[in-house]
Amino acid sequence: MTRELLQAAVEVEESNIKTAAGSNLANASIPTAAIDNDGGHVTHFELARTIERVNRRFTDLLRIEMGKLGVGDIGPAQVMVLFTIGNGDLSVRDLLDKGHYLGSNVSYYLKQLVDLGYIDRVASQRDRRSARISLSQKGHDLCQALRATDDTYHRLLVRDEGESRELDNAYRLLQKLELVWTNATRYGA
Amino acid sequence: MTRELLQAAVEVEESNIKTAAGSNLANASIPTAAIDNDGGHVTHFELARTIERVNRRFTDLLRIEMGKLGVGDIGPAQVMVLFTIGNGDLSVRDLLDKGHYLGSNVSYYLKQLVDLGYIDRVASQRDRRSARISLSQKGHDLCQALRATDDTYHRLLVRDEGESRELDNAYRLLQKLELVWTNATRYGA
DNA sequence: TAACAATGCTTCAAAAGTTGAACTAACTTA
DNA sequence: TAAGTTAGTTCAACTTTTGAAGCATTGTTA
Repeated sequence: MTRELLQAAVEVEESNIKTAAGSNLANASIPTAAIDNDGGHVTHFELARTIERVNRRFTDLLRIEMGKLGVGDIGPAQVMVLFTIGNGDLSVRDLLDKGHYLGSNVSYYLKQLVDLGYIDRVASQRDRRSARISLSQKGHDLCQALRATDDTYHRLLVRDEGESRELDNAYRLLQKLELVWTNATRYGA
Repeated sequence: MTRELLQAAVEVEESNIKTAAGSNLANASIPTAAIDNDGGHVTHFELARTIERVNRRFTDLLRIEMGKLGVGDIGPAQVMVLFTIGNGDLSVRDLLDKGHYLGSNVSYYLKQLVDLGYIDRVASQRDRRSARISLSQKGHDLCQALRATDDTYHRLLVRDEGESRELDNAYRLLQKLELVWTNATRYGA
């Protein structure tokens, strides 16, 4: 039931985006945020704004799903760290690079996550300064549970090969964007 | 000169993404974060992680640009509010919808932005509870200055019609994503 | 038209997330 | 072995976000 509702909303919105004129007659369920770019060319800031909004929404969603799973000891940001670790067995540095985090930031999260038993931290053999970080069983379980809920939305977004390709394209573009912005901050604008 | 550097970096990375194998031999300037998805299918969480990273990078960049312009009285988040207002003349509610903000959050920012003279707030005639919000000259100037710096990056990302189309597609997909996630939070997962 | 509900927005206090500077410990090199 | 480098941590300050409660104005209804 919920599924159908969501599905319907997506359909509606798609046509709305395509026609672009967006006469949102008496349809309160459609966020005005989405109907904005009228076929013209997307500017950099529009893109950034959209990314910010989408990110906010995802965080909200994550918070809700976590609530349902009864996870109250950590926040969405920490969960994102867990996902960044994934199945890997990383050093802190690797983790920093993988998530573009700040050192002290990750240190802070790591401490909590280790204390709460979501990740295992083992000092490296060859270099005792360095730590090997990986998900504990508890961490894996949480990620697994969240991934499961998330598949639902995935199927709403990607319904055929075409949409899958679109998604891949968007993903690649975001990576390019990340790169451009990373280099810009690094080598000065 | 800086321009060339950035450009080169993008070229390098593009081939890297395409070959996907990503043998990052002795090229320290390439963030490992970007070389991740090996041609397989993008999961929802990968996408979310990327969006989070990209958002972080943009915020960093914005902070730097603001520093250069000598803007020290407000932060990136406030600037995003300015951009959300844009050329509009909105009520607070409109602004909330446009940026998916929380009421108290916007109120908080608005207060600062009004105090510092970046925006004008006028009580509506017909409904004195409601406020009309718009950028002041100072606000417009700041946005203009930031947009100018930003055009540089835009040109790095979008170099021909094809890339422009890619960008539009990605933008549309992000909007779809926003909608799916918004509805998910709204109507329960 | 007086009472009450709804709306539009603000305030406040607390929590969450982020940053930068200073620090410790372990390793490397001259 | 002294000086320098690297890996990671700690701490204190800051920004951003959240939720509950509040105020003024407008709409509604008895």
